[in-house]
Amino acid sequence: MLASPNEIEYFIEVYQMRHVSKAAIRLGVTQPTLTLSLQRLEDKLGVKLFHRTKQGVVPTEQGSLFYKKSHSLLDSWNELHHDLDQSLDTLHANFKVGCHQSVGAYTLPRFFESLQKNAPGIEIDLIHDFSRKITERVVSFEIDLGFVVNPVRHPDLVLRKMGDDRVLFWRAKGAGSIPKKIFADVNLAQIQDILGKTHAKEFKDWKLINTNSLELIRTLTLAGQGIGILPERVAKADGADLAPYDSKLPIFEDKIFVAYRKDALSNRAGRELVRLATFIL
Amino acid sequence: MLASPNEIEYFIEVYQMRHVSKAAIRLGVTQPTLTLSLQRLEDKLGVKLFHRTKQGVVPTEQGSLFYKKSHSLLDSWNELHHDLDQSLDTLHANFKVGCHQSVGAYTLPRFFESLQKNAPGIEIDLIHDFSRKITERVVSFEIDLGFVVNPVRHPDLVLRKMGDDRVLFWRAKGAGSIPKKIFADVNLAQIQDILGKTHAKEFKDWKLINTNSLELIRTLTLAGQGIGILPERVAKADGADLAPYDSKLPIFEDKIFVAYRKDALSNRAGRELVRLATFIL
DNA sequence: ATAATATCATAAGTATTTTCTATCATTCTA
DNA sequence: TAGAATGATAGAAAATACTTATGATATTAT
Repeated sequence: MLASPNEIEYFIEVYQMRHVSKAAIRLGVTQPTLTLSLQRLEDKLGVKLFHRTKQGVVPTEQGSLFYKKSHSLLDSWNELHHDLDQSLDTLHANFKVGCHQSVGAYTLPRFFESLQKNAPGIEIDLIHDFSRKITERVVSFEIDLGFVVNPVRHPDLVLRKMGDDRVLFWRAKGAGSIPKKIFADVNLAQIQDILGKTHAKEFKDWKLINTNSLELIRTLTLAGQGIGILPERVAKADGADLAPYDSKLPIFEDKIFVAYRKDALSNRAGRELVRLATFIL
Repeated sequence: MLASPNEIEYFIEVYQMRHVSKAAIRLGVTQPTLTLSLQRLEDKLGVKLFHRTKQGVVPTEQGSLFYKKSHSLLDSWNELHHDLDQSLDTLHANFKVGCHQSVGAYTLPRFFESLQKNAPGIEIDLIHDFSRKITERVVSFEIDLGFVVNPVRHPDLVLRKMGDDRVLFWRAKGAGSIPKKIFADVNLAQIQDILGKTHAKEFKDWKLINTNSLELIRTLTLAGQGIGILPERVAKADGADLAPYDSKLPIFEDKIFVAYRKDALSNRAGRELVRLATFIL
């Protein structure tokens, strides 16, 4: 049986005061409480800690040794306590932020810029996945904050709308005749939606080329190698010379949200992270 | 306020198991006990240590931080009790400890080593029997503490899981053709299970040779005299050159527990015995 | 001397803390 | 959609700690 925290605390006070009764007064307990507590402690340790006299108590050799040890225990406890408090309220933190690449393409640059300026102590680990997966991983505490598209509601989640975007067909502005190819990431829900709505006959003898790199789609489309399905913000980024391919073709409306758990990010750094993430567009 | 060693031990188990209820089983307490203990600990520290979900608990950043330091904290707590005065260590007692030989083969060496170091005053009488019998004899106060395999629950028993093992067929690694003999202790429940699952035709003209000495089985198998049914820890002990005979043959999963009566071992020496027995693997 | 005062120890009753039983609400699984 | 598994909560029981009252003995003041 190990010593209890109270027994240690009481012992230390008695050791320093050299009197059971005076220590009792300082500790706000009665003298028998301390006498019994010391007896219990000595019993547990199997050693006498004090010689009792009518002029107070005198530590034995073992008592002095125990004092040294118990004091360092108390010190490391206080240190631990202090570390925990620090970690609660520090702007030096490391968060896991998740988003799909396509979302990251137009949120992350400004997000990092804003972080750098307003909270340079906050560090970010990026995690990429489909928006639906990102949302799930936020729910399961795996990711702290996510930039997600058209998320489904969840009772534990806070969803803050950041902005809109539109996913549609693009072509190079100056290009003459364009090869009959479509570049797209067919794993995205939005792309599926668009392809589903598009009547097959319109693109009967076109080739669908799949890639999960939006950057590549953009480059190939800009080069006039075909048409690409892209979010508007990606297509228009850096003043790229892309134009909608055909205004009659379907368009998918994207709503972009910041997602995080209700019970997470509640410390100072977390709140700052949320604030900066929410107001970047 | 200083946390109690109990609270820290409870926390560590919950942290490692990621489930309050599963940790409770391992610790031999009820789930509400652990829930309340964690709440107390969080109150004392002033931080949340876990996120609670229906799939278990997830450590917070502070929880992980606390975990890292908790071991050294517990260590220095134990350190308080040691080396105060070796010569005066009055922790002497005599306990009956029971286990099957096969379990003893890999638990007892480290158990005695730990006893020698931490409680040299405790003396042990060993009793060997089948695990089921050991368990019964613990219930009937005949044995103080048992190392047992796959025990059945009993209301008066505390069962603390120590580790796992697997019982399967082994052969000598370098051996060429092996005589068609199987060495096994057919009185063991695990062996019965394995032999039952093994289709007879696979070993149609093999000879089954019964012995209750696992050491003998191991020696004969190593000598290439046949194949042996052994627990993995026995087969692999001392770097023996044994390999599984055939990966398609059945395997029996052993769970090893420390078993003792709820109402026994409640004095200091007894609690020390339990503590040392539980943490040797 | 002797009464007053201070020391720690002990006994018995009380209070607090910890644990258990029973039950709930929620979520995942078959 | 029923059943199993999760953690939370309430109330009773058990274990532990504390207080009051008192004792025994040494020191100090009168």
